[in-house]
Amino acid sequence: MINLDNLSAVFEPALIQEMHQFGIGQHYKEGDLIMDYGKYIRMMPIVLKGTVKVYRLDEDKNEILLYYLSSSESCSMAYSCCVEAKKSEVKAIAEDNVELIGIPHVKLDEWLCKYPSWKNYVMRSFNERFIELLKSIESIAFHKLDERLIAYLKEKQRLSGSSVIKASHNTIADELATSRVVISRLLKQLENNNKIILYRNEIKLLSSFDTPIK
Amino acid sequence: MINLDNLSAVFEPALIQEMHQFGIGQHYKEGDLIMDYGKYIRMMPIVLKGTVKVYRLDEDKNEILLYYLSSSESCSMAYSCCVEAKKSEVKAIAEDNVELIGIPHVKLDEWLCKYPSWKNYVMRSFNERFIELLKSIESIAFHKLDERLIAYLKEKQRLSGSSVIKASHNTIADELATSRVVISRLLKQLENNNKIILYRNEIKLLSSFDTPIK
DNA sequence: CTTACAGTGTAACTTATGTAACACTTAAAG
DNA sequence: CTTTAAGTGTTACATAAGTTACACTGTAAG
Repeated sequence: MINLDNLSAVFEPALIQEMHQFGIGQHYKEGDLIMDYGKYIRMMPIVLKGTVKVYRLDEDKNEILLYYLSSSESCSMAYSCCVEAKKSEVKAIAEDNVELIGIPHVKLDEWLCKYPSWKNYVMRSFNERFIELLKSIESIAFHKLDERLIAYLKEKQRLSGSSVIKASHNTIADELATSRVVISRLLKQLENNNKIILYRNEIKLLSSFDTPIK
Repeated sequence: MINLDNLSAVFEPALIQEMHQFGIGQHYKEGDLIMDYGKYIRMMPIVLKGTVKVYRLDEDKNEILLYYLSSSESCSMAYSCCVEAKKSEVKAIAEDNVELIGIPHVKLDEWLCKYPSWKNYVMRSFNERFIELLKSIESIAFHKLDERLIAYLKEKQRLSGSSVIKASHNTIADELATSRVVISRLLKQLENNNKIILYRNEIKLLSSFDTPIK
């Protein structure tokens, strides 16, 4: 049975009950493709455990990381797609082991009127996703790559709870939509400034990493 | 009385009736500030006439154009802000003379359950705004300024229905979050390639503007 | 052990964009 | 008419980022 303890603070008991009844539990391993560009979305996912990366792809196969979803968060783009029976505009990949519950689209509407906590959750999700996208735009439009890289590493640190980031330069380059050489260059700069130490497939953030002195 | 003819194809008569009763009509002139960053949002606006520009501002007062709203469209960010009683993350300015109807936030919820057409409209709006933001991200992250400028001019052309764009280089630079010199440079290139003709405060798009040959 | 490959370091170069400076023109305001 | 400000054209230069190329090092597979 699915463990919905994370959600019991958010939703009323009767709704949790219904979620147990109608929700579909799903498990993904690190790197698994949860949702792909162009696929129809039939249920709205709520993350119970782990972290999900959400990407945008353009016509030329360029891709860029939009945001992360972690526990009790949900991709509200899925919601509106679902209700409208639209294809997905994004791709989602499991960052680590991920557990999520899928809410069938028939229930989405029903609950909206039936459970105030559901309506509030959905609206809060919409708002949070909008803000994440705006932050993305801000970051790409106004911040240089070095700042974006630092923000990226900090976000990884926050989500994993560890100061050792496991990622190749190539992966980072893809997620920030740039090239490997550029990332290597910037990381080396950070290492020379004693902000980080580089290993193969690993980046260790030093205590001086947090100090904003550039 | 407010003219809701534009909306009668979208909403059922009973809802139009309620809109007349509870909606608040508003008029703005070109350049008027409709919504500012940090202000509380108390009603959800639906554009009836004219075009609204929606901007994002960051901490350092940099701003960038996110998208346009035209007839019968709505900023769904306002919706979720409204329901959640959050402050606005964006700024909205009238591109020309704008007529809009504001729906008080108490009605938003009520109608969601009462009128299917309202729920569908709201969901469609959410989806459209998400897609606009994704297009923005795509544009900024993957396209060079010259392409973005061309897309910008085409959008202006589409919205105004005229091949003569009224805008100073400065304004364009602000909306694309770059500097005037750069825009002047790129526009001059386009003129040299016989794509456009430049006048003071006006840009005339020639027929060859549409041909994709760069 | 040997081979193949992914990951990394680094140099040299190109290009897009940002920035500062200045001249000139047109429109608006006095 | 004179003055001022806004809009534009253009040059010269600085810098961030993209690109190509190649060497080197671990790691995994055979």
